[in-house]
Amino acid sequence: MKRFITIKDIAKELNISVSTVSRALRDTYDVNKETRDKVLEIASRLNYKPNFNATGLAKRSSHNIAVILPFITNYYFSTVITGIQEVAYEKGYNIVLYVTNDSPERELNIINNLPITSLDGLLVSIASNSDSYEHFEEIIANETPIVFFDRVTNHLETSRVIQDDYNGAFEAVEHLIENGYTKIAHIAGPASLTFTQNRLKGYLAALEKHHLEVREEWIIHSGFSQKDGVEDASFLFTGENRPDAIFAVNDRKAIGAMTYLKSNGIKIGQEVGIVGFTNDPSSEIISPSLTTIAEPAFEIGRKSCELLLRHIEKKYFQPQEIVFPGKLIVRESSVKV
Amino acid sequence: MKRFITIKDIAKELNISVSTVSRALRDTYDVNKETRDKVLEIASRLNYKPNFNATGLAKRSSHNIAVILPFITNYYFSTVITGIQEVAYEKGYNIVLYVTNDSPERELNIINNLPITSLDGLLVSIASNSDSYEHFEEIIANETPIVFFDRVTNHLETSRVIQDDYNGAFEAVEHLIENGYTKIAHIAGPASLTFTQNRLKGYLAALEKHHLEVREEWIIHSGFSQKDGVEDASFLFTGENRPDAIFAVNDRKAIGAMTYLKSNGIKIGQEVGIVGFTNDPSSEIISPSLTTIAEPAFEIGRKSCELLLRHIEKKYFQPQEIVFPGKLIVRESSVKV
DNA sequence: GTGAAAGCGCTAACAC
DNA sequence: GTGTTAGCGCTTTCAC
Repeated sequence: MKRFITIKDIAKELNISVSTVSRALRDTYDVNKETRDKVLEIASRLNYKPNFNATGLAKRSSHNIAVILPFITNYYFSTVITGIQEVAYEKGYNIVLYVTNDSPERELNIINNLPITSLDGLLVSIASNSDSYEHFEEIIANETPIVFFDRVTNHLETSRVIQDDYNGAFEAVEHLIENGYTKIAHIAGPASLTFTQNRLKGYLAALEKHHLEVREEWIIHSGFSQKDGVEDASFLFTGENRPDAIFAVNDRKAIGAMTYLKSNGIKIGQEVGIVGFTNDPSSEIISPSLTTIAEPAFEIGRKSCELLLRHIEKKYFQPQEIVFPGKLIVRESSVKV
Repeated sequence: MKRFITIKDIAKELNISVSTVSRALRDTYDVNKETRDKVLEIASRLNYKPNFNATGLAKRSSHNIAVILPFITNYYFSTVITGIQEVAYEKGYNIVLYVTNDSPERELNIINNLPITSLDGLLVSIASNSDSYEHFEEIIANETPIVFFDRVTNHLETSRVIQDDYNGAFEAVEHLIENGYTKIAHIAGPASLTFTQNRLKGYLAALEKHHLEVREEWIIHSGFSQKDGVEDASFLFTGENRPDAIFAVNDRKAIGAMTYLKSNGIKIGQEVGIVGFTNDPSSEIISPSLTTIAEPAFEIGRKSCELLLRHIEKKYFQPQEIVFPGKLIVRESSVKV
């Protein structure tokens, strides 16, 4: 069984008590500089590593935070995590990662089996179609703070960090209108997610502002994948009354729609305008390049983590909602040449 | 300060000793079925959550494994992590995530500050240009097993999991040759990484087999980014003696090269053949689509984690090297129409 | 089959 | 400024 150097070893070496060693190591004020220096010297010579299980037990806190999200294999989420990791690392916190695969059952299971006693807080982006929040309520009741990001819920009194989905969508659609498109469809995400709803609202508001008709059959709710984009586009472009533009809830769906249109000989930009959401690197790679709303994913990660640490460190810190603006990036897919 | 239900609470409730509760909870053989059932019932009724800091302290083990890698914002690594996470989750282990940003200094810093006493093992993919391995040796000396994946080192006696870089590269280059390209350049990664070296060797072997000349100036070592791909291509295509094909160390660089060629009016496939490595989703999105060697990233993640758990659970498990074959995926970028 | 007690490594009163 | 001691929640001998 492996054994590491403990403060007891240091104490014995120096013939002082463990509490002094403990104090010296944590740089508490009331310890003689000389003894502290000696302790520090021995500690590094012996290559002392603190045992965080013990610290956690004694202080009833670890320096761990859980990050729970649907996927990590896409640009947005992987960038958010990088942001989270960045501030966690600076502040000496560890990230414990859980991925739900966007399944509510797995999310529930993860939450119920969380090593909650060794977690100082949670950062979560909920799964689609998860309509119950009791499992989160229970966590909160145990005084473990949660900060939601991106896929948030309004049912819970917690901090949340999101991009401005409503205005981003509004701007995207208005951009299409200004470029001469009038029959604009929206291929949306699962109806249950707040951010899908907000993007839909932004879409509707832009249509309304410009007195364009809203057609039920031009609003399609499905999943977030490229394949969903293909299917949604195929649905839109097989019947009568075809749209002349598509606002997609994200870039992957937009790209799916584009591949469908391209393989059916429909000229993107010229005949049908497309705007996505995210600014996934693929949106620049595809041709024609894809107009999109850029999300500050890295900043969202950073901010979420900062907020969570604030909650962890200050018990009565008031929940906040932070909204980051998106940014329209005009490329080829939304302009008639 | 938050407080959870402990085994003491359960013991008191049932008027039995904590040790019995502990045994019942862990389903140890020598406990009466009746009492065990009662314990289990109360535990779930009181919503008991084990304190892993305490378990870890007592058993000198946590159920945490650290994953240390350069980035998570690309297809390959994010998919590997998903695979790791998959088996870790099945087996009840937590993933503690560290990202080095491919900086050797940060890698060193992370390793030196690891909560090593509460880590059962490490899964690592090393940073480019990290030429010292002492920090890993120290970990291993402390009997904490490490499994390397993708970016591995041969200097250490540990298990490792990689794709077949040599044969993948060989196949890629041979495919170009079979399609009529004869002046094949290689835009490589940092020379210090083993897998870069292996792909280079595969490239050279294929040239040799087909009696094609090796030109020093057609082999460029730089970074892994799309931008590096652009620069490398611009270098290759500004002098005299331009190649008629490029084998790129990964898809991102291949894509960078393609954007350079496209914006310079050079016809990909027809005039210059390109093959990448990874099978990043972007390789299908770009047009012309990119021929590449697919890597089983998810499987590599799964296998690495399985191996690590084996090492954790069986102290004398012999280090293994697992090599996964790649698979040539022929698309448009490497065929003359 | 069950209980008492010691101990994992550290922190935090409380003394002095 | 430093030492003594109890205790964090759990596991594990060792008795019985």
